[in-house]
Amino acid sequence: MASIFWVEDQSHWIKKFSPVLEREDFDGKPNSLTILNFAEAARQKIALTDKDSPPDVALLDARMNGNDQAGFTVSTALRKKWPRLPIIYLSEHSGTEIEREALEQFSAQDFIAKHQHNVEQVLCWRIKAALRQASLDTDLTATVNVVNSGDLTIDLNTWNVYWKGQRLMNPSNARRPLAPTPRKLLRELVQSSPRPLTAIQIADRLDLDPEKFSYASYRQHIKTLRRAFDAVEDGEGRFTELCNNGEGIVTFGDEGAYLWKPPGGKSA
Amino acid sequence: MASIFWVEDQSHWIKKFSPVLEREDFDGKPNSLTILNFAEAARQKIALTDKDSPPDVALLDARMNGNDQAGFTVSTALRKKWPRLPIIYLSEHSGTEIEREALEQFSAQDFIAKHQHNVEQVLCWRIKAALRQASLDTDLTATVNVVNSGDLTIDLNTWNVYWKGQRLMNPSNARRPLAPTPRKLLRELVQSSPRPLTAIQIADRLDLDPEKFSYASYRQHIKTLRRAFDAVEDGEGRFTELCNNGEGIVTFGDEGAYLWKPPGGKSA
DNA sequence: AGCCGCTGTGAAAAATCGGTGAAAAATAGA
DNA sequence: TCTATTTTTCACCGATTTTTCACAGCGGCT
Repeated sequence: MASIFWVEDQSHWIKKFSPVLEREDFDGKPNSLTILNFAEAARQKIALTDKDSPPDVALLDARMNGNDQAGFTVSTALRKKWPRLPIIYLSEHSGTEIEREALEQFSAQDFIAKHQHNVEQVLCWRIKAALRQASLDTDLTATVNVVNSGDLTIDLNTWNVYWKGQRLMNPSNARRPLAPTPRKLLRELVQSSPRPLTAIQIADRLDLDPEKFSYASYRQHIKTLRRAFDAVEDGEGRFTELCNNGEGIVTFGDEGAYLWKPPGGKSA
Repeated sequence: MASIFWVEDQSHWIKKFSPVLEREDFDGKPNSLTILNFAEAARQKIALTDKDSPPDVALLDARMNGNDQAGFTVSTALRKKWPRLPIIYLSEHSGTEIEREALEQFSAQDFIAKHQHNVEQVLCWRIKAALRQASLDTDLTATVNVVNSGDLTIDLNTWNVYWKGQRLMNPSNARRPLAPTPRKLLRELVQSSPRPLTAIQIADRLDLDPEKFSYASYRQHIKTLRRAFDAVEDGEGRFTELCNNGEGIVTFGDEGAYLWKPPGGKSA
């Protein structure tokens, strides 16, 4: 939900823009629009709003009720509370001293002339641009890629695979990680669950030479995977047993296909 | 010094704006203005420019020489090399599909209509706003020009690399500094930790010819780095040993990727 | 029972990977 | 231009991964 904080004293602009702003899809969710008619009302609203739930973007008119500075006082209040909030000016006075002040003095993110062709659209485009810019700032570090299925977690960054919180290791050497091919294979199985995959389909997805990747190899990798799971299940062949009962990594009828069926889901 | 990268095919606009852009005080120092007349020339210029000395801001015209996409191809090239470079469009077609594309598809920082009152001034104000925004972003990430990871410090000004306070030297000659490529490579590894990097990814990030930078070279540079660390660890092969135990610079058994894992984290 | 085809298995062969030194090629500096 | 340095290539080795092979168990079918 994009929340927009808008201060505008002239009702005809409100009539013109509010339907567009409410309807426009900024982030896939419906928007919340807060409209204030006076600078003073805006400042009160700011004071009353929780510091931890700032609006996503603010729209201000620089000149309101005959006062050139009205918008700027609101800007100052906004900046004081939420220094990183993008502020966009909507004004009838582009190319003037007001625009200069907004951009230079008051660190406006943007300044939009109300009198221009297709303003409503332009406004939406520029709000989107401001939102994107703001998210860039915060996202910098983020982006964690994970594939998840029940007790199984595949970290696509480090390629570690976890089962019930423990790391799946190479069954032929418990100090080494799971080998690349079994790992990728598991990922494909999990991702295409509940659809089974034949050897040919796997070869295709992993970009392996279809001539080389035989059904026998596939079986071998499946064995490796089951043993890796077994190793985590401390005991002996617990996971393999599970597979025989139709959960985990199970065969699927013809053409030598296998299928990932998240265990415990149904028979728990 | 604000360096401006400007692509414009019509000389009357160049005549109109260049004096203003040269004279305007963006950051207290004289500006450097690079003007290209064609998209192709611009792409060449980009390719030839050092990745570590990007321009401060780019000005593009979306439509050049009758081609609506010309500016966008330049934009793509710029973004690929310098993802955080602010790009401002200067266009005769505001409020149109071109503006939408620029702002939404091509992540333009701003879009300025050439035909408006007081354009030269508006342009300067908005460049300043873009520069301010960009500096905000960088302040956020790397306050100082130092990359840090545990006992490792990379000073991006002098390009010195320190490990446990000692400077990493060239293993083939202890009186010389670490060679450029291993140094940059280390930086990329540290920055993208805990994500492994394949040879191709490294080539891409360091802007090397992907044809030339083979996995064999990558291995060689890794060797150089490990030895550089070893040299600091006074003794013999201490760091290399660490790597074998899964810390420091470790392989990542797939597609010849390596990964920086800050040592000492667990087994300290 | 006897004969399939399908899976699971261990062991061994084959291919690949990662580390290495040495040398060739490219690049930078004087 | 010539030299010093960096970067890439090459050939080799041991370790690891992947594939192949041969066989066993388990139904279903005639």
